[in-house]
Amino acid sequence: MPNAFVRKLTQFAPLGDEEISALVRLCEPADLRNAGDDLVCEGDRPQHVYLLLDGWGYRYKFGRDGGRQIVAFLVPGDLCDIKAFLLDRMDHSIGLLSEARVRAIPAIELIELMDRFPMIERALWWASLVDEATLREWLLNIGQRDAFERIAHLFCELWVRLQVVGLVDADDAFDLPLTQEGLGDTTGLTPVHVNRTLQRLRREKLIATRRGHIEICDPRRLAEVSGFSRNYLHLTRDGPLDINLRQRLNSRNGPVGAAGH
Amino acid sequence: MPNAFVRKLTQFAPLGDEEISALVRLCEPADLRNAGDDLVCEGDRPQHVYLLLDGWGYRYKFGRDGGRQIVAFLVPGDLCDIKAFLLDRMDHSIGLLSEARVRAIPAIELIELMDRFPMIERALWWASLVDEATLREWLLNIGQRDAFERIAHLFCELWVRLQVVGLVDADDAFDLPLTQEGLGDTTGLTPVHVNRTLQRLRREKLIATRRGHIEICDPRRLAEVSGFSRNYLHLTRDGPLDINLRQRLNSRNGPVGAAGH
DNA sequence: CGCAAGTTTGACGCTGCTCAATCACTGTGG
DNA sequence: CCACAGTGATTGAGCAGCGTCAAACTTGCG
Repeated sequence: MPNAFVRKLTQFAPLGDEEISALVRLCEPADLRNAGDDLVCEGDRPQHVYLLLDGWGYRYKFGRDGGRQIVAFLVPGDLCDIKAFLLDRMDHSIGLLSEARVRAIPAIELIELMDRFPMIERALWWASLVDEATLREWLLNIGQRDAFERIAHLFCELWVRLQVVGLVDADDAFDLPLTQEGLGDTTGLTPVHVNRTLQRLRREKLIATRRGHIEICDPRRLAEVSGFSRNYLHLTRDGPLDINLRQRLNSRNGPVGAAGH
Repeated sequence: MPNAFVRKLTQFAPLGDEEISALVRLCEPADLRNAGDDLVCEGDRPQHVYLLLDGWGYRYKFGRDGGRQIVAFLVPGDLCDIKAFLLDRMDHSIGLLSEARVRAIPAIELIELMDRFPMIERALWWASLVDEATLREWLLNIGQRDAFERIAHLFCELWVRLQVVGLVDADDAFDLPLTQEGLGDTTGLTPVHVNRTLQRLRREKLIATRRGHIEICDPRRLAEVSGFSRNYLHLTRDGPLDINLRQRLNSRNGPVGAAGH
């Protein structure tokens, strides 16, 4: 119900009404972008900080011989690079996987907000540290795990991240606007091998897929086989979400918890 | 010859005498640690920010089945996690590859320094952004390149980073206190395959190795074969210091915010 | 209906892994 | 000064996970 941005940040710091309404105001004015558009390109000198309100984005780089590597996903509520305007130029690009609602925040506006609300500043830094931790976990994922584990691990991560912003339904299903080629560019595998690995994940009743949509049939076992642990997402505030998640793991009919107090 | 920390930071922002001497003071008191020691362990709640003055460190994580992934190297002049004390617990560990001189900086001290010297703050953030960009490049490295390119790329990066702090000699050689197993844990390869790949790099006259020591025989070609570009290290003070940024940074300490001192 | 994008399948081969043995170096103690 | 042990480097043989190529199939959409 509250927007994804607020939901996410309340995971990271306790925010009062005044802070929340400041965050809500920060989301305006948003505009609509098309799937496939780039928000930022490698080499740009970024002027804005982008806040994704709706839809999916992804960070990517190209290798010399044309291989694309996806280095992060952006889901609703994610903010790109609080501090990117400090650097000279972007070393990677940010694109959109789906139609998206995006708010381009002028850097100065964000800085003022953080100066005025220390708790918001804290939450934003926290989120930024989680992004970095996620990069490290992805490195572990690609470096140490085989295809089956890699893809399973990725799905676990997305499942948790989307739960935080309320985008996972009661059947543990969510939208995933990603082709098998995109999955391959994320995990360092070829589309063909991704296909075969997905088949195995389905055969073992861990997931079910429809077009642009995935259902996590057995979250616990999926986490087990992939060595997934939520630690690196740093959601460990003894907040309500944690409890909800735990409940969901035990009995699979619990309602999707809201993040409020 | 200034210390490595100062050398590195002056790459990122123009620092005056007062700022430099503040940085030099920050390096005291340092203490000596042994190779193999851990500075920080996964699960710790870090109290200090560590500054590496001499020797090599590395960040690493373990997978469920015991595989170790090295996710970053720390070389002299590198500072760990300006903002780590914000998070609840470490999601990875930091160890030492060699005997090292380390300064454990209390978080408060660093914060005060950054408040007092905006240019230092700027340089530290810049360095932190470079660390993150490096993670992305490593992901590209492991995800898209084969063994030969991966290792070549890693050597290119280290060559550049060590040059910045004056640790590469006239023959393009430098100390590399890393076993082939360590190289494997960095690149997602087995020690055996690392060995064979190193042989090929030597055979093609790209590098030469002695014990704990490496010489880059042909830097240009090594960069070529691995697709290395130094962009992501953001050493380009070419278009830097743009006036906008200076203004933004100044306005931050100015009378704008209610939360400043 | 027909095209385009994405998914699926099959055959085949290579990169990189496994297991296991041997070799080289360095520091230690007799 | 040499025997020895420990760590790391090197080598070999066999194998499998994943890549490559190419074709067929399925779905969405104008």
